[in-house]
Formats: sequence, C-alpha cells, structure tokens
Amino acid sequence: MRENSPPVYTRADEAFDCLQTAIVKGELAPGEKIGELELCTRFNLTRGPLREAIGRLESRGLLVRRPHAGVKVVAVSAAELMELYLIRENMEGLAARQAAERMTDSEIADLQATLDAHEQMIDEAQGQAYYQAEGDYDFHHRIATGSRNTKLAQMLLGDLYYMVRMYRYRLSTSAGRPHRALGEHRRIVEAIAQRDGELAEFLMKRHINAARRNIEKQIQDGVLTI
Amino acid sequence: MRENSPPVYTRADEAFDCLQTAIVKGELAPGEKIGELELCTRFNLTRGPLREAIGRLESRGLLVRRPHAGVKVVAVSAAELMELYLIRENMEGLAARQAAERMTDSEIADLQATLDAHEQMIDEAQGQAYYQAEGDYDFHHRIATGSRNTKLAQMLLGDLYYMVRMYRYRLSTSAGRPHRALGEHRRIVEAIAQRDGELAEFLMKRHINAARRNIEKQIQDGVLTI
DNA sequence: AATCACTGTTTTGTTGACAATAACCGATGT
DNA sequence: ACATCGGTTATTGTCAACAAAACAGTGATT
Repeated sequence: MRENSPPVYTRADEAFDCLQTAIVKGELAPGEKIGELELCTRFNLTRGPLREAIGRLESRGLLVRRPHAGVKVVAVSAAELMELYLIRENMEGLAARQAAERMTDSEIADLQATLDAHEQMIDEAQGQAYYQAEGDYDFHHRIATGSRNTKLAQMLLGDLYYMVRMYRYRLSTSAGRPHRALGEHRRIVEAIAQRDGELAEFLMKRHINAARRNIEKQIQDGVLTI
Repeated sequence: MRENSPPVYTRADEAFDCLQTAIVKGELAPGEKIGELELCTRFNLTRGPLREAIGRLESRGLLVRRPHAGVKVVAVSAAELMELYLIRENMEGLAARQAAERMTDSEIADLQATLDAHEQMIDEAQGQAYYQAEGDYDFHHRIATGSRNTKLAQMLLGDLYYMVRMYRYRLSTSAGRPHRALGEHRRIVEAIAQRDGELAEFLMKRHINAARRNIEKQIQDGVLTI
C-alpha cells in the first residue's frame, strides 16, 4: 500500500472539478436549479459519479439539496458574504501567524517574488480585475499552505475560498484597491520574513477587514448587487 | 417548491449518519481500512448510497480515499489535534462574540439552565467522562448556532467537532477539569448575557486554550496516547 | 372564481450487474 | 534466502435499468 498517490483521476473527481469550476466561474448561477441528467450530457458523465460529486459539493456548502426535489447552487446573501469575511479574518490571521513560524526561507523568497509579479500584473492589466483577483488568490493560497496546518489549509482552500471566489468572478470585488492591497500584502510578507507571527496575524486580519469593509461599502452604494 | 424540509431521510443520509457515528464512537478505528461491501452488510445498505456518504465524509476530512485502493478512517496525530484546537480557539472566539450580539434572551436563559444541568451531571456522575463531554459539547453547540453565522456554525458543527469528539470518545479528554471548565462556561455565558461580545470572545479563547494545554500536558505525561 | 383531488410526466433515489484496477501470492531466478 | 515477475483474486469504479417521489396540468366541486 504505497502512500503517495500518483495522479489517478476517477470519474467522480472529474465530475467534482467540472461542477466546482462551473459554479465558481458562474456558469451555474447561484440559486439555479440543476438537473442531474442535464449535467450528465453537459460534462459527459453518468449519474453515479455525478451524484458522488454532488454529495461532496453539498457537504462543502456549495450546493444545497432537497430530497427528491433537486439540487441548486447555493445563494449567499450580502450579509452571509460579510460573515464569510469575518471567518476569513480570524482563520487567515491564524494562518499568517503559523506561516511566520513555519514557512521555509525559500518559500518566503518565492512569495516575495510572486508579489513582484503581481505588481507587474496590476500595472500592465489595469482594471483587469480577473488577473488581480488571481494574484490575490495566489497570495492567500501560499500563506494558507505555508501555515503547515493541514486542517486550516483544508478549510480555507477547500471551503471558504471557493465561496469567496464564486462572487469574485462575478463581481470582481477585489477591484478598486489593487495597489493598496498589494502594499498590505508586502507588509504581511515582511512580518513573516522577520518571523514576527504576532504582527503577521495582526496585519492579515486588518487586511481582510479592509477588504470586507470595501465590499460592504460598495454594496451599500449600490455598486455591487448580490 | 416549499422551503422547509420535512424530515425526509434518504439511504445516503442514513449511510452518512451511520458512518459518522461509527467513526466518532471509535467503532471504526483511525487508520483502519474499511471495505465497501463489508460496510454494506453491516449497515444494510447498497453500495450506491454508501459511496455517496463516503464522498461526503471524505470531503469533510473524516475519511481519506486512495483511488482503487480503498478508504480508511483519518488518523490525526497529536500535533494535528493541537492544531485543531488552535483553529477552534479562533473560530469559537468569533462565535462567542457574535452570539453575545445575536442570541435571544430566551436562548441565553436556556443556556444558563443547561449549565445548571451540567453541574448536576458532574456532581452525580463523578468521573463519568462521557456525560461530561456531552454536556461540554452541548454548550459549545449552542454558542455556535447562537452566533447566527451559518457558515461558521456549519464549519464548527460539521467539521471540527466531529474530529474532536472522535478523540474525546476514545480518550475522554475533557475529564480532569470538569469543575474548572464549568466555571469558565459560566463566565462566558455571563459575558454573553451582558452583551459583551469582546469579553465573551476573550473568555472563550482562553477556555479553549486551557483545554488544549490540558490535553497537551496529558500527552506529554504519557497519560494520553494518540 | 378558487380550491382541491387526481393523473401523467419528469426527475430523483436505488439497485444489481459489469469492467477496470490494485493488492495478494506463488513461482522463478539470482 | 531474498527479490522480482506474473497470474489470480478480491475490491473498487462505472454503468444502465428499475422504483419511488415530487411537480404540473386538468377537471370537478364548493
């Protein structure tokens, strides 16, 4: 029984990926009711693996199912989106603290390099919110895994980010303050490089809090509609 | 399409519950490899629903699957258990803060009443760690739901608690400091009753931190083996 | 006119059979 | 004696047919 899993993909995994990306990219709109065999034809799958994938996604909160009635994509209200950010604030704060204690020097160097790349991306693709969001996602992804906290990374990367990204794709929420966000990223990485976990946690919490308030404001101003 | 779901149970739900409780109660030991049709005969199910349930549990991190090789119950190391408590510390702190802002007066009264019941349980069933653990679980459960933060409650109740309980059943970890824990519970509820979210968060974090250190110490002393 | 009941249709839930893959075990060679 | 290779077996992954439940449309009744 060897332990490292060679990249073996089963139909269920395929179904899972297809559905997840379709949801995140907005091809399946929130609240939309999805029929099983409609999806089967769309993704060239049979119902068995598809149902397995639906089960996983339901358990992750991206789908909601009502027995015998069907499955629909979860619809997150504005208030719930704000609460998602509250959760992120705390969990990513913890992740940043642990990352400061545990990331290797080379990982930190890599992280700093990606920030430079993000800066280029922002300068070149002005207003291309999509790429900015990807850069932002990359940053937070690296810190989550850098925490070396398996469950924490799993919860952040497996659950929360997909829900947040779902709305990012649609609303390009992170637009509007790219340079400021990048500066905040830089300061967080500085704290991590100095192995100052406490400061990294503080800065990360403040960073996500600022992002949340930014979205909140846009919603109140009617710029964003959820 | 009516919204409130009358308690409709499907075979997959049944399979999910059976498996989850079996794992939590330790009937399926961590690391144990489980065969599908073995489980089918054991729980009187067919493989379809069972596989669906396995998918859900895998997505929640209670099972790990290797394609074509089988499914086994997740084995959490001592270090990972400690990290679980770190996550709880932050998330339940947030839950306590939001609960202080959002629980109704009657919910708070109920919570206080349950604490009285817990006190009785501790006095009567001295050393009956099982019931003490159940009381503790009840307390944390109420606060998680009282936060009115859907995703937060889902993550706490759906993911974290089951992993922690898995080890509680086996190790009766919360034993040893029941009275002290009850006192901490009381102070948290007091803060909630006074609508002091900041204090409730602080006390909850300290409470879970204390529990974590208690277990850590027991592990180091060799009293607990994981 | 509105509501209720009934029936037909569609969709989901379930089952058992079939195919593919990895673990197991014995044989063979060094 | 040990390691490697190949066949066998058992288990997992996949599929397609069957059963059951909910939705929708029609008609009758109040």
